[in-house]
Amino acid sequence: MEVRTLADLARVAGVSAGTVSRALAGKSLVNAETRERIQALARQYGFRPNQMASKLRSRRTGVIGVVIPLGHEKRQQISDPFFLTLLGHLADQLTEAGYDLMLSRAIPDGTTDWLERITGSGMVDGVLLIGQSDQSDVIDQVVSHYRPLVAWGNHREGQKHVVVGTDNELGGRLAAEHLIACGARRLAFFGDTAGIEIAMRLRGARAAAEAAGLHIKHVPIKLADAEMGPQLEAALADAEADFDGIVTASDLIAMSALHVLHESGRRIPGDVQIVGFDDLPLARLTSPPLTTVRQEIGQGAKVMVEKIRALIEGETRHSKVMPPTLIARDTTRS
Amino acid sequence: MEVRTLADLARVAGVSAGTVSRALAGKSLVNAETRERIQALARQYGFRPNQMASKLRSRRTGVIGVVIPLGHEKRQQISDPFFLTLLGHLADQLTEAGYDLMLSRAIPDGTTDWLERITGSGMVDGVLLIGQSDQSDVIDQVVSHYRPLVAWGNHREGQKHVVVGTDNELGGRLAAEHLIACGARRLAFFGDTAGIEIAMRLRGARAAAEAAGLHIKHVPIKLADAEMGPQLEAALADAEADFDGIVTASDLIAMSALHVLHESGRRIPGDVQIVGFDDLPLARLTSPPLTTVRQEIGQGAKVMVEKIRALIEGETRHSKVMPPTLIARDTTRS
DNA sequence: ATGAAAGCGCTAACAT
DNA sequence: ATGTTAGCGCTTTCAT
Repeated sequence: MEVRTLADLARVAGVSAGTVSRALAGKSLVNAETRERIQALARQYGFRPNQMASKLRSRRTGVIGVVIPLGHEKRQQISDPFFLTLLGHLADQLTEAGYDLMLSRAIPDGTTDWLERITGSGMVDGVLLIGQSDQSDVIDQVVSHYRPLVAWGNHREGQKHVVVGTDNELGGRLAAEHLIACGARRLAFFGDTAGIEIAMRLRGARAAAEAAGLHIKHVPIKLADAEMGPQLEAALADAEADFDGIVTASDLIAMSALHVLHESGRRIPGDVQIVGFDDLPLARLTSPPLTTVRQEIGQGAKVMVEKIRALIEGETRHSKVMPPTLIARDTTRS
Repeated sequence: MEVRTLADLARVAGVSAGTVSRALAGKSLVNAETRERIQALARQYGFRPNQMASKLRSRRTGVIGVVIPLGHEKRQQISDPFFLTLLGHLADQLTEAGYDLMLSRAIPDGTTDWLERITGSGMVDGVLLIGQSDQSDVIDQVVSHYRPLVAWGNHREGQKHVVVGTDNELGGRLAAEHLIACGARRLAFFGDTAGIEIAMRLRGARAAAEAAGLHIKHVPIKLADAEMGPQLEAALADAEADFDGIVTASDLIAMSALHVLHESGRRIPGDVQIVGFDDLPLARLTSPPLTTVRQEIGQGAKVMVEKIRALIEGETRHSKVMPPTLIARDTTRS
């Protein structure tokens, strides 16, 4: 006899479907003995309750949607290791909290559709956004009627949705100040500022430069990894581009830049100093080890999950901006 | 008036729920005009059919489960960038194929339970395993009654489940042969062989060494990234460990080893030559750029998705073993 | 081309 | 402590 449904198992056990449901859910109002018996039977027949039915009925899915907005950069592939690292940490935290994780790439289209397709599907209890791209307004619009949503990224004053992230402006400032303190004078910032996070880092770096009476040149590098090398080569080959200090928008860019600079025979940090952003585990493995601005990724993931759980429970939560720290390694002097 | 269900929208549109269902599904047997009207209405009210209900009724979920078995290494965090890279590619391919992706970490427990919890839940149409760890037998057992499952990893003769992966033994051999051809004589293999993939790489490397009348020392490095440095330092500080050629189980280990060797003042490839495994995008960015054995990750993801789709359709598929290629960069001579 | 009716497999409120 | 009943919101015959 095939046991595929609660009713089947109920028949085998000689009880009602309701009792089986309660027994399998480990509810207290069932006789301990019958509960054991039913659970044993379930194991024996390899029976597991159909989740779709359960979720439909109980109106909670136990699933959190994790969305990566591919935003401004039309890249197919999820490339930046930062996002993948954050994803890894989120997976850990969500698993620990008993949630399943449904991953979606999304390509923003100017409307709220890319997001509402997920929030409105009844498939998830809440949504975590890995990065806001340039969609802060769209997200604000969506949270006006869909509360359980938390984004990683930059916090902007007056923003409606809950954000967890780093103080990017401060991070940019720390990077530039460190470079200046280490003697750099001809500064550059490498990174595409279409995403708000990067734009704020540039702003911070620029502020630091101006405070020191210096100029910082913005070189927008698109993140399509294969083509990143050529872009950097072009930027660095430029005759006027005789930088001696580079702030980068990410460790990934910093690593690429390091590579290109090495190839062109420049010494680091002797000729050029460079500061990354993120402090990925890999940052300490470059040679020389990368000076970088650390974002607390693991901690951030933890906070995001705590907040989404609270929001799902109907509580209120606010954004959290975490201070970055400058990790001085060996791509800068001193 | 709130429109939350098909029935609501049906009332607004003055038709029956059945018609709305057909219209929204774009079925042909509904008058083109009413279809448009209903779709417009749905947009206007921001209505989206509840997926749980839809899936329950139609008995297909449109979701593929992607499982990372944390296997032999009890690590909490999904650490190796190789897995995250593969995951990124799978996300792309699945999205393209119209599937959602449900991500689960799983900690094998000696039974089939960790896997059947997912296959048996009715939540996914099929399962993709990112790595087999040491669970090949367990997986075989599960596919005896659950067909739509494809794993990334090493293929073993007589194995029941469909696997896509690299010829690891050949990869290991290529690495060692290259090292020997470049003049290395005191060989080591860095990596933990609890996972079958790594064990096969070691076997290949060993075969190449023996064919050349050489010995290769196996140094099992656990992948807990923070502690990887100390392990490597210990291994390399060992007085007898005067290696001049190292085959590593992954680019990640290679990068760490590179770092430690640099720190201890050894020249690469002058004093020690080293070969990675994977050819992650990052491999070309190390200094010197890493010689490594390339696995076709993007291609592999594509194949995995093709196979899982076919299996879901009830077709038959077999394993695919892809040949690795040695990418000679600058951590080896010549 | 559309409507009516019957579930998909489960949970929870209400009885007992 | 257990059984009975009534849906969750949708899709899909079966009629018309």
